[in-house]
Amino acid sequence: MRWSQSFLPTLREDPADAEAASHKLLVRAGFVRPVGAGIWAYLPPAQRTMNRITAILREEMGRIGAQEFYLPALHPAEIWKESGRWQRIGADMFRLKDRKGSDYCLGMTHEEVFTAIARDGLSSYRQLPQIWYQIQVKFRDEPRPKSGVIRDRQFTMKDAYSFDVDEKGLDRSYDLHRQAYERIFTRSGLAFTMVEASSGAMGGSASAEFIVESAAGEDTILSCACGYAANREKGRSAVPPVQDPVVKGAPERFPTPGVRTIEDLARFVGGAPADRQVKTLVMIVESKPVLVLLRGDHTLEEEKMKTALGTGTYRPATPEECVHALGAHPGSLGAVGVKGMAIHADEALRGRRGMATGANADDFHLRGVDVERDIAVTAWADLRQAQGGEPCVRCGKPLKAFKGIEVGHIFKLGTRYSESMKATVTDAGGRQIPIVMGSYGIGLERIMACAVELWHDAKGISWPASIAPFQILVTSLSAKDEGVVNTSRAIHESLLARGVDSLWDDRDANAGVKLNDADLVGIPLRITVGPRKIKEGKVELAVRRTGEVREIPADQAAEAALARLPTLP
RNA sequence: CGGGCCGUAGCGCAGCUUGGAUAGCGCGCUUGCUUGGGGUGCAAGAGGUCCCCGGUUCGAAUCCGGGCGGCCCGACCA
Repeated sequence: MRWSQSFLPTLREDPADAEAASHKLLVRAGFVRPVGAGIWAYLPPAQRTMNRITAILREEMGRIGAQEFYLPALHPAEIWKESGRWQRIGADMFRLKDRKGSDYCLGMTHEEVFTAIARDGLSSYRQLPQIWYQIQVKFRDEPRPKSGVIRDRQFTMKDAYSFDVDEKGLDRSYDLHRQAYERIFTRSGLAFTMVEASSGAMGGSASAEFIVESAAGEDTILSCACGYAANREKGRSAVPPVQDPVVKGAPERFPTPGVRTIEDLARFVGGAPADRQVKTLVMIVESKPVLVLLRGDHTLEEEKMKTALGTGTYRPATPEECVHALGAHPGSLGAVGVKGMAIHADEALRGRRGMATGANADDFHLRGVDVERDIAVTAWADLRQAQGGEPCVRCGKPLKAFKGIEVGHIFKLGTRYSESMKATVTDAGGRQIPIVMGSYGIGLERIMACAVELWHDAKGISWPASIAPFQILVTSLSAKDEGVVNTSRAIHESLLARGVDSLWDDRDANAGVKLNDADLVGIPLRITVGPRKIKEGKVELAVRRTGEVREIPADQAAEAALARLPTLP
């Protein structure tokens, strides 16, 4: 491809509204353009990269025996009503009506359609296992699209579904996907962490996310050198024991004028350090107050609380509701002596004594509280949010906390869809059994964006060789010098003849412009043909990622570049 | 959904507070010359529903009301 004939609209300046590096650079380097909020056009270079990602996906899915489908994006509401998700999923789904007024939606995923096909097409255990997948567009009406292509409303997903006779089969299919995913992301040039995740609304027994570390990420991950890694919503850490003073007798009530926060009480003479306080939160669940207790210096993890409460429908109580429930305003609340109210306590409070907490009277606190003796805890649970730097639960070393982007997710679904949609097979004993399913997704645009997040510098993108839009860029520093033009053309054509994706920058532009564009677009290998060196019959071979530059005879350039390709990062 | 901000040429912005005549600037684009190893220089040009609708006014990019679109933070999130 000749640059002069290509649509490769690079921009000199960053788009004003971009924040994430991948957002800025993919726009500037001419890969993508916004069409609407969370709706993107992929220009030719992006399409090339997407195609290369697709090729990797097909190879690796094929390797685990998966078969490719292509399903519709437009779904009749009926199948989503069968699975129950028509009701359960809220505004995240695009819904529409046809001319007759029937309900449809644009697919967010394809459990329903694949399960419907499995129901009609699979009837015997002897047909299992099956792994089916597709690479297809997905729609999600994100409340807040952001970060360019990382979080958009229309995106491309490789979604796969496994169908097995039993849990053991599912374990095998799940493991195959885990291996395939590791190969896919590694081949795509991504460094990733696999973390255990909550199965969320999907149900099912196990799930894992593949996370790429990035400042533009939306998830916080806790990981340890020993291999432990978890999403912060689920992550745990070891809490070093706190030495409590020996206190005899009942809790003592004492005046604490003006004390409203944990820090206030920690500073207050006669108070207690944060790790010897009990923090009392009041939540309203089904219009009833529920108490949630944490150590003073700990933070609530709402995902864990949802599990503990058994519902995601709750809200913090208003100050008035606190007064009504406990007789004091926030800042003086406590659970000592509270009866007839659900009290959820964090595990870190177990066995603690001599603690300080609110006395349920404004400007009064209690000290000498023995949590298990003085508080009628109705349920103990892990409720606290683990923090970076705290000791790993497995090995005790400090946990690392980092932001990451989810590029893939694998789920053990079990029979959630097959039961609701009646997808069964006959087992060896002649009984109808629900198919045991798994589902596995990868966001293609996220692979592209993560590669940019991971591999860029001040000058631009530095694509992993495996997913670069072109493999080699031949830059003519002059469009007038015949030696330069002829040599460039010869090298470019020789590369094409050898099946290499070569881009020839033949534009009649200033050398600086072309070199800067080269660095911006980020093709991994560049052959630079300039009027000075060409007089000695030489050209340059430059590696974008490392900055390494080598002079080579022009007539050996194609050969040398070809040899260098497989060694690129 | 809560909070903040923004819509003026392809991109990035100024002008708006205090209404006024051909709406500016940089980049990009076109033509010619120049330069040719890191966004070269000179000259001439093209390009605008100032987001939309309504109002105030002799007069609106500017003031007022409504709407639409977009961004950022948070909430949310297979």
